[in-house]
Amino acid sequence: MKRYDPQSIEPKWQRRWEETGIFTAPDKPGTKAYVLDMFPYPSGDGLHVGHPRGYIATDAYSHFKRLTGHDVLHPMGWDAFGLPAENAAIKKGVHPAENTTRNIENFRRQLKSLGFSYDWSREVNTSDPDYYRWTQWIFLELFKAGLVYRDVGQQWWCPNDKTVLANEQVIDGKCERCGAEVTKKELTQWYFKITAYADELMDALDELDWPEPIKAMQRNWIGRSEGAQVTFGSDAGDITVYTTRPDTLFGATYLVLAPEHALVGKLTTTEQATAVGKYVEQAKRASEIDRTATDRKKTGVFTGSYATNPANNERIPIWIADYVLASYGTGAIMAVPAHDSRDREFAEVFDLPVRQVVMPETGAPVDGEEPRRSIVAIVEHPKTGELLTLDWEKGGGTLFVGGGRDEGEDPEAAARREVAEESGYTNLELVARGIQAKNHYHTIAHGKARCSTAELFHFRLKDEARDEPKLEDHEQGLFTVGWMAPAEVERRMTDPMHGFAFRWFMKREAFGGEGILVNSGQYDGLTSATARERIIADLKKRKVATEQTGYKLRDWLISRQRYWGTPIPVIHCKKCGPQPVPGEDLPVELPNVEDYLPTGDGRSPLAKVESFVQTPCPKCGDAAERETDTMDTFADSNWYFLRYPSPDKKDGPFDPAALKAWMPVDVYVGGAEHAVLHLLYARFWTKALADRGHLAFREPFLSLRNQGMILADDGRKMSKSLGNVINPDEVVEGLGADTLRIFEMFIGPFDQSADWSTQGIEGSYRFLKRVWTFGQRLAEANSGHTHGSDKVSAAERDWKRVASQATKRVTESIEGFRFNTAISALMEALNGFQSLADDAGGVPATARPYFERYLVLLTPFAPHIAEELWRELGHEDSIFTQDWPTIDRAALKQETAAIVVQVNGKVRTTVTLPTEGLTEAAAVQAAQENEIVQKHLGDAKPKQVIYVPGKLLNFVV
RNA sequence: GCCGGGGUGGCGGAACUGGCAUACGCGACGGACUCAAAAUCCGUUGCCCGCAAGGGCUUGUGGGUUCGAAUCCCACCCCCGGCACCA
Repeated sequence: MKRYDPQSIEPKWQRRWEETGIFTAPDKPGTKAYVLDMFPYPSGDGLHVGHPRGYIATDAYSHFKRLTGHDVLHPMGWDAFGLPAENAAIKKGVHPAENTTRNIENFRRQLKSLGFSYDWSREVNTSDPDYYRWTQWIFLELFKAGLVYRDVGQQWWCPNDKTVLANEQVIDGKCERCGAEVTKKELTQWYFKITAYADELMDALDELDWPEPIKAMQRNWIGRSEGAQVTFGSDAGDITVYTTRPDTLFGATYLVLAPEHALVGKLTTTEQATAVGKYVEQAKRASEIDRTATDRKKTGVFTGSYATNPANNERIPIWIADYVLASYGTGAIMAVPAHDSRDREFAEVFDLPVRQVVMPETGAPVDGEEPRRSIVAIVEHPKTGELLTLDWEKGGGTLFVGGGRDEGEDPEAAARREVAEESGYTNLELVARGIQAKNHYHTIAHGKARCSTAELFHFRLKDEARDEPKLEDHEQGLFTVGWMAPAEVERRMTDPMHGFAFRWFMKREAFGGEGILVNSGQYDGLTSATARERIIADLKKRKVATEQTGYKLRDWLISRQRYWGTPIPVIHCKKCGPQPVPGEDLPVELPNVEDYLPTGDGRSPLAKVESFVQTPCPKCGDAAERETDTMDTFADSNWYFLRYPSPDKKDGPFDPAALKAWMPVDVYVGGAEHAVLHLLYARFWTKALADRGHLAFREPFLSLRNQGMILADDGRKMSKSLGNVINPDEVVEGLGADTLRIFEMFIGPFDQSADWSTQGIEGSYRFLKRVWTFGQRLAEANSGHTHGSDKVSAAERDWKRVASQATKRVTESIEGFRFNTAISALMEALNGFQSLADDAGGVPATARPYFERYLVLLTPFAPHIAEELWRELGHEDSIFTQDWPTIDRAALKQETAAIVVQVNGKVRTTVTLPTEGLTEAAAVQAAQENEIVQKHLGDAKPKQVIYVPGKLLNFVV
């Protein structure tokens, strides 16, 4: 018997497959499947074992699709331009072009050693002029569509990489690439107007088969909010604020402007000038990180001026505070401390008034419920800080003092009366009042549906003077009165209204939810939603408000002052302004220069290349200068998937027929780290190109799957500096590509991160060795047996059942991207085959058709061993010419069914009965005859018998 | 804080739509082969009580619905990821 020797069979088949070109995608597919990996940036370090996890999955998926009759486009390419490539080259002292070429060769070699079925004839490289020519072409298309513009502004600047960064590339105030703290720099830069597509980018997400976290991240990033701009009058002129909660307008007790707001100077009174000046100066100096730290205490300063609330003509103070951002909305807000947590925090610090205008409504309204007025009183102990609580015996939980309020009774008097009646305490000091809440509930005492509108009170005990409590009859013995620490109260509080009182008075939280308006004049009693509409409508009539949608999304800044990127195809003419390079002059080639180091003066190294810069204006012909900035790398990766269907197209970026044949991408696989950058930009370009008439679809990736990271065996990220990197080359040399592929699919759920395990991969190797041995034994049984007869022996039926079971489970697992369960199904099937072989005293020749079916199931994951064993079994053709086995439902049937017998829901035993003609009556009879069942049933006659056909029987006694 | 995902043996994890929890693999223990080791093969392996037969407990915690809950509902705790004074 031959030994399993992956080192010899794997390269052999890789060569054969390449020679025969069996994985080449046709130009005119039948039923197509476009299975795409996020193409890598070819780093000098090569692959570590974490990288191929996604590639292994797409490769398995591609094979599965091919074997199920699809034409598959499964391409690979290189995201070769960009900062990391350039930085690596600088560090090594090798020109980026040369370094990149070398890295690509290494990557390609590594990928090929894993036996992937890429169609290498369609390889793309973003740093190739034949490619970036079309990146420039698309830039010009967007330019023509008015989606590209230039603007001066403060830009994020990475002092280490010496280039500007997009908002998305700044993480916690640091450069995403190198981790250096970013600063701001004023520059004129190019932008893509992605905000023009904000709504579509947001709405179309609903239809995509993408992981929920990724969709959530994109929604969050776009950050759409419906609201209104409202104008407040002031001595220094109108102040417009943006709010999403116009229903809380009556609760606005002050305005806040960002320190950078244009009106700050005008609004500041002479008395406040020094304080304001100092604050504004301070805000300017504070770094962005300090300013946006949320755990920081609120700071601010009063301007001395007042504004008029257009809703109620109230005069309210105008403050300046850095918690308001100049860059969002209008740079000014109306502060509603009762209903916004940040405003409430600020109001607590500066002792500004807090006015409730929305009361929470909890519980569900019921027809015929009894309306009621009531009170809730929190009584605080002055020494211990504990709160007076009523602990209700029967499921009432812990409550504060609460009770009804008589017709015409003053709420505060009612509250004091209830405290005295229920606890006996009489000497209370009022801390706060004037807060309301509404609750629909069922009374514990009489079980009636009630709707209670409560006034909430916060008292402090003045002394311990105490009368005898005067409980009503129905309250007797139902609760105990006591003192409880606030933290304990919070944990045990179950009633929503009492909980609200606690959060409002004790935790000093704002109520940010929706509810019913109070303290809002004519709008009292309306719901938040209705009030919003009415208030806006009324203010619109008076021309002091307009509806406004806000977005967090900003336009995409694409200029980079670096060498290694796609040159921006624009010529600056003194007379004609910036002119697009005419299409026939593309590509604007990146000159091959010696000095490509970033300059740090805000200009790209290309500015030093006279021959590149000097060029005539395409419009007037006068001497002009080329744009010297290059494009952000994300521009390159924005459309590469459009190039694969027609990679050699000379007169355009893509061939419409090829796109029609292959696009959109059916399955796209990559890391979750591209949730907002690449995936959002690529969607944007697709939509923009569709609007220019170039594409017939508006979403590039119908279905997206994320692979989880593979961590080192210590649970940390693999990194060179930690010395815990596992190189796939070593694994391939030692155990083989098939073992690596099997292990990475088996290691855990595909989208979750997993720890590498040297012992774990041994298990995968052992599995393949057992497959090998089984195949060899079968080959030795040397049978001419083919499965053609209708008569299947009893033993054969078992073989068939195992194969069918595996087919079902592997098929369903692959379809659901649950590769770990696909592998375990393959392992179980092999175990099943083996025990059948043990029963038969060796691998019988009759096993052949079933094992061959099994090999096809194994092919997507371990193609080399499957192909080799296929050959060993005497086949001349490739296993890839086979059809995926169909799921044979009939063959799945067992001849006997083990029925679980429960007594009162507890499993007691199983009874085994023939499946054929199995009825409930037969099952019940068999169970009742069973000794163990009899023991547990005793003499009792079952009240009820639950029967789940063929599975379970439950006697309820 | 907000949004999203999750919590199951010693470990990675499985369990379709509520129906035998712990599949598959790793590890551990015992055995066969061997002078010995490796490799391979066979067996055991959730926890507790018990010599055993057997019994009890168990899917983060507490409660609920159900004949029956890892799965559904309510409340809470913890972990991971993203966003974060975005009004």
